[in-house]
Amino acid sequence: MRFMTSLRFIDVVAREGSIRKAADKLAITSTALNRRILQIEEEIGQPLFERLPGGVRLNTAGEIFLQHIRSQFADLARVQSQIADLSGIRRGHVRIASGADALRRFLPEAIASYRGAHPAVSFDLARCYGEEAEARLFSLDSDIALIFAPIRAAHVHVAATLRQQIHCVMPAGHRLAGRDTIRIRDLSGERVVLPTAQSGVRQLLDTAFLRRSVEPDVILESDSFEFMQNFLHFEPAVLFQIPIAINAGRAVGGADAADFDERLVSRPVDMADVAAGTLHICHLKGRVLPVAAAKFLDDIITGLRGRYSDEVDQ
Amino acid sequence: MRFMTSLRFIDVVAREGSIRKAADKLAITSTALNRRILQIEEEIGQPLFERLPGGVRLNTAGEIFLQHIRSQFADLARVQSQIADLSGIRRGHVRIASGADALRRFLPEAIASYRGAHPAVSFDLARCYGEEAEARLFSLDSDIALIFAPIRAAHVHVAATLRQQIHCVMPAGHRLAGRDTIRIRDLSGERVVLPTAQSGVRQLLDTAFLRRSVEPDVILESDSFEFMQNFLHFEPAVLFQIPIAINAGRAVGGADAADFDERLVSRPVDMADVAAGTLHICHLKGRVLPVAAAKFLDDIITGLRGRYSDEVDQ
DNA sequence: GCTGGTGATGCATTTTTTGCATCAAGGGCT
DNA sequence: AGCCCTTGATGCAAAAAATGCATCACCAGC
Repeated sequence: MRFMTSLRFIDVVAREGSIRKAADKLAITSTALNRRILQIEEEIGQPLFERLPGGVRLNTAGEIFLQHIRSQFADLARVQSQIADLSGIRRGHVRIASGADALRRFLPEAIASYRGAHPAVSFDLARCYGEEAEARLFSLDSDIALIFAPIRAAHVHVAATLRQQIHCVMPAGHRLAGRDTIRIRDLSGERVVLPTAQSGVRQLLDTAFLRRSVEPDVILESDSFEFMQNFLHFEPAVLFQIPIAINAGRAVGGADAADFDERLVSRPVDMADVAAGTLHICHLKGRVLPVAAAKFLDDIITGLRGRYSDEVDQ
Repeated sequence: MRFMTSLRFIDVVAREGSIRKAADKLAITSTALNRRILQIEEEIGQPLFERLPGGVRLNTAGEIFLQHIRSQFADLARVQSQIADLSGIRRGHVRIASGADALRRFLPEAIASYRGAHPAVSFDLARCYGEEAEARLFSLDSDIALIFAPIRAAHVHVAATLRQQIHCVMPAGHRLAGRDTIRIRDLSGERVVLPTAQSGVRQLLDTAFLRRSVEPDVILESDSFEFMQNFLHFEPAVLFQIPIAINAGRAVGGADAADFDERLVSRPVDMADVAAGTLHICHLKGRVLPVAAAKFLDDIITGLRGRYSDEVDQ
């Protein structure tokens, strides 16, 4: 889009904090970039950047304008998607921000299934945690966010929620593997592997341990479920996940969980100890999503409703 | 705004229905304009116009895209207004669509008062009727509409309403001038002057005449209240208006109505005969208005609330 | 005071846009 | 049917705009 070039440049300069760095990234000279920015500032009638010795920074006017630029780009993407839809083929690009939970099993299957129906739609997945995901929605870097944590910002619209009970995952021979449900006090002194402090699972667990005054033996912390799960094959310990991270959408722990590691078992934590967390499926409030993103959002919500009928709301 | 030029061109071509006519209006050659349009169509990947022997017409994709363009312009105006506000002076441009009622007394006073506080804000007033006003909001040609008629479209947000009883205006010596209120049956065979069929006042009257089976002697129809009012000095008749069209905001018909023609009197129609109509003060749903427009909207609503406290809602 | 970074600016070059002349196509009119 | 007028599209040269190079001025940290 030729007519958007100058605006895209401003976005890059704002992100890089330096005209020269941005010029490198954009494969033009700093001269040309500098002049484009000066020209736009002149047209606006006010400077958009503060000139600092080490580069540039947006001033208040610049921040307002950048927000406008980003919303223009997002809206343009929506329009293009909508126009492409007219010719029958659905084109487009869907940008998702997701926590580590949903991107393990659920999203790969969901995206592959959607692409099966609409091969001209491409995806972009950014893995991030609650607050960051909300920020990505706001800066229009992502269209859809799947957040397993409370929603903080008012500008986020929650299209659906999925209640998920935390499960313990452990080797099949673990002493707790026989239980139907796990109580928090069972984990006292037990070797556990915890997700990173930013994750919603961890926050629920921390609360539960504190409330029950239980101190497990934390031998490992990681932000990678895959790593932690594989680790269990070498040292027996208890790891925590939510169902959606274990199986794409099927009931958890049963024999039908074919894609779940067979040498591991998963058991729910007793609801009396840890409240079920909530996976929020959201987008920016007031924004009209591109066709591709809107339909994908519909798809995953109906998909989840089919599998977890009771736990899906809104 | 240099970077919006091509987009503005598309808007003009769509309105003119011809590249050559649009080129004349834009003071460039049709060649240049034609190429700009071809270029954008290429970037979009699809034609936006159908080429007809007599000119061009938007196709579906073009309509979607044009709507996007207009919303970009409206949002840019909002951003500029907001940025200008940062430097203390409120700049901006407020575009109002209003029926003939509100533009007589109320709007001139309201706009003058607002400009007294913010001289850098300019105004644009388009006189139009209900449906047309709604269309102007939708095409983003107007920011605010004052409509004395029911709201039809779902995309219109009503910020406030003002109930207004229809009044009869007549020469001071008229045989009905002595009444406190006028009944519809009093008008049977009476010489009356009616507003144009599109106006909200007329629609209420038509209903009332029909329901009461009253047939007045319609000697004149016009869409200009000013003309009709002056006409009464030459031939006695009854004319219909709502209070806001008679006085800027004061109570109607009393001695305090200094700006109302002294040789005329106004008397309310009995509420049993004609229900009070509603003046809707609205803007496009989901749209963030420019600072200037938003504040002006606030001002007129609070202004009306101060004068017609009981009849203002929302 | 030196060094390494920043953004701004004058001038020549390249790229893009514009305008003129012209073409091809379709509808309305005689 | 045939003419006429208007429409959008296109080749080519001129005008305008954007770009790149070299350089300046500025500031922070050492």
